[in-house]
Amino acid sequence: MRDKTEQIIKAALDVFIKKGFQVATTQEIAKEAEVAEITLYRKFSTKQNLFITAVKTVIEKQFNSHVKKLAKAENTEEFLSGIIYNRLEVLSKNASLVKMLLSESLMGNLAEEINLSTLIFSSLKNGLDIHFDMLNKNVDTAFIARQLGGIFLSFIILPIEQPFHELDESGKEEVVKKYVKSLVIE
Amino acid sequence: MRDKTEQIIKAALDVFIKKGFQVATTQEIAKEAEVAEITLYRKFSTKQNLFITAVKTVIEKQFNSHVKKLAKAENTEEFLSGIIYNRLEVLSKNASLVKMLLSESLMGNLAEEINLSTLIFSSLKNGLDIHFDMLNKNVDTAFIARQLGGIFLSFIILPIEQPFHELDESGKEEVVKKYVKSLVIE
Amino acid sequence: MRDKTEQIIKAALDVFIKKGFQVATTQEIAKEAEVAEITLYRKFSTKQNLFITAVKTVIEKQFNSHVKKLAKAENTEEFLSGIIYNRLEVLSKNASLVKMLLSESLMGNLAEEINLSTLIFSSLKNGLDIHFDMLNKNVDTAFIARQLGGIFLSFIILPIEQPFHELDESGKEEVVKKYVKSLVIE
Amino acid sequence: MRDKTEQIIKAALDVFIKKGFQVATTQEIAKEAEVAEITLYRKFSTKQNLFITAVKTVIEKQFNSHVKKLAKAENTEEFLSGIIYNRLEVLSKNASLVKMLLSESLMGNLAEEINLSTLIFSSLKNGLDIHFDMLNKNVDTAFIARQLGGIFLSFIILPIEQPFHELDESGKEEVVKKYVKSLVIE
DNA sequence: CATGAATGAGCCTTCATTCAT
DNA sequence: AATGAATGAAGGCTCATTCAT
Repeated sequence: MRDKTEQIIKAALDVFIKKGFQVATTQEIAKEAEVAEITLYRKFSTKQNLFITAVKTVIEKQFNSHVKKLAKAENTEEFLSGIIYNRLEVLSKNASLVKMLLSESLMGNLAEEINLSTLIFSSLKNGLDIHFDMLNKNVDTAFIARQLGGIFLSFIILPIEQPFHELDESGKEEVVKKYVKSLVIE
Repeated sequence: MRDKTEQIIKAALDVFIKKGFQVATTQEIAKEAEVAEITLYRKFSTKQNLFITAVKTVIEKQFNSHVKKLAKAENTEEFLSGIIYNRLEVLSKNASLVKMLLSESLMGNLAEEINLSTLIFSSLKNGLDIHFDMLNKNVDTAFIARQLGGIFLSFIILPIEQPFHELDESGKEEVVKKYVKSLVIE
Repeated sequence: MRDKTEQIIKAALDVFIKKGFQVATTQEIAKEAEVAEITLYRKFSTKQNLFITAVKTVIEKQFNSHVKKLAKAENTEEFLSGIIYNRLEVLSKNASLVKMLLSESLMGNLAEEINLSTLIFSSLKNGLDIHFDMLNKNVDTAFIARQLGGIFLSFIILPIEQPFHELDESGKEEVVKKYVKSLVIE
Repeated sequence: MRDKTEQIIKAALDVFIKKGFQVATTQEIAKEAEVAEITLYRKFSTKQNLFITAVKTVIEKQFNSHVKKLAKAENTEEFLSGIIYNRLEVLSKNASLVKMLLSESLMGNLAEEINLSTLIFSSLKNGLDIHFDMLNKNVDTAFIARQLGGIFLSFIILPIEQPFHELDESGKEEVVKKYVKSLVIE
């Protein structure tokens, strides 16, 4: 049955997010999944692999970036608004997971394929390159990508009154507008 | 002897920075400090406490913020340049430690007193409040503090070609200028 | 199908010979036999039993002793040459299996029916008794059986330049002659 | 205290001899040594290493070969009697250990330094070479070493009525004499 | 003040075996 | 007859922490 596999992945995410990779134990995951510990191993062979599989599942489902699609907008401001809005929404909704991944990534425990900070930065840079190439504009995209990255990180890491995705629509728009204005594009 | 205590703190920092709190072992620290394991406990009673003590030592020595002093500058731009320059310099120089602390902080393993992200954010907000109060200007300091925080985080977390503190003077100034310009102060 | 059963026995022998009883796993055997693990159990009910069955199959096929037939030779020297030649040939050809069985036997893990050292010793003693009874000679057959056993064991266990069965005919005969000469029959 | 270390080694030998390396568990050893399991690991770092250390201890104490000393005897028969007598005595006294080592060795689980069969064979060959060199006799020492090896192995492996070391002095001498006579030295 | 020696608890992983299909 | 999926039990190994000296 697909069922148990999904139970395990779900439980694994729960526990990994709550405790991080090192501190989480396969025992706890198994218990939370209501499965014998060995079943984890029959299915995922190692804790490491279970972690990667579980995380990739979410990343692919949630973070599948629309940056490239947005990049085709002719209007730069619209494009940037789109990115900021969309990314803040996704990151904000998955805050716990993101924090955990960032945490592991900062200690160098993550393979490239699930290293969020790299993923985010390069997909941003990529989208920006596409956009400004299209417009034949010569812009320091690395710098803007860094600015955008900084904005996102500040929302994840710094103390915050209300998560972005819980703001009402006008609140969100106001925030986004403010940040778009701050991006330095000469 | 003051000596042993310092050896231990030094070794502890080394190991904690390299591995993070959870993964670091008192065994390794003791070995690196060339001290019996129990000596750690006689002096610091617990791993947790050794960690906090060691980290505080560095934070106090290195991060002792000049924000408040800078805040008294009459010229806002000068003030902000000062902050950015100074913080990027310090963070960049202590990148490994900062990454580790951020990592632990993201998993909620850090007491308030050494929680870097909180520390940074509030000291920034604080300085900004003082400055703009002095100028009798009504400004959304939380937003600016968040912007500044984002800038700093982007330098710590995102992939970077050359650490800030290794740039030459004109390089640093250029970066700082660009970021000051990006701060949205209506 | 007879087929699967044979596949399993073959694979089991392979794995048991390579790893010994304890270290071999039913998982590996099943994999090598290209069969589901449970099929082993349906057919042989336990690992132990699979082992015994597989080993017996080979022993019966390969080791079926001609000692008794040889024992009827009138000429003692010819008889002994026959035994030595034949046993060295068989043991040498099945060296891996023999080593494994001996290994298990030494730890007392083997039932009588597949305990090689006992099997060999008693069939030797038996043949010798028959032979010397026939000749009405009173000889210490236990001692000779032990001597013969020692010869065989030395070929299996001690480091050797070339296995007996790979020698050319004259080489083999020379070896056999030497050993026959060494047997103490007063 | 040297005490616990010795307790552990003793218990380890007990258990390893009774069960063999693979089947023996560190848990059982620890229990038998009345020591926490981790203490084994603090002292010997790994099961493997505990095994080697324990075995070496006995081998060095018990098997320390006098072959070389005996080799200097001018009389070949005396020399061979000496070897046979001495080795049968030692092997017989340590039968359990020897069986276990042989068992492991047959499955290729033993490092050179504790591989009994190799050890015995080469020390025999060595002694024989020294002896016959001294006498300026050209003899096939490899063959004799193999014969001797066979004798010893037959005593260890084949079923036996009374262990050599439990025979009375005249019984022992008779056995030894018979075997010496069987050695083929042209 | 400093330490060598010891541990209870727990982790990741594996194995022979069984059940429902 | 054959199997995919699951497990209780156990194994090697490690960790933060504590006595007795």
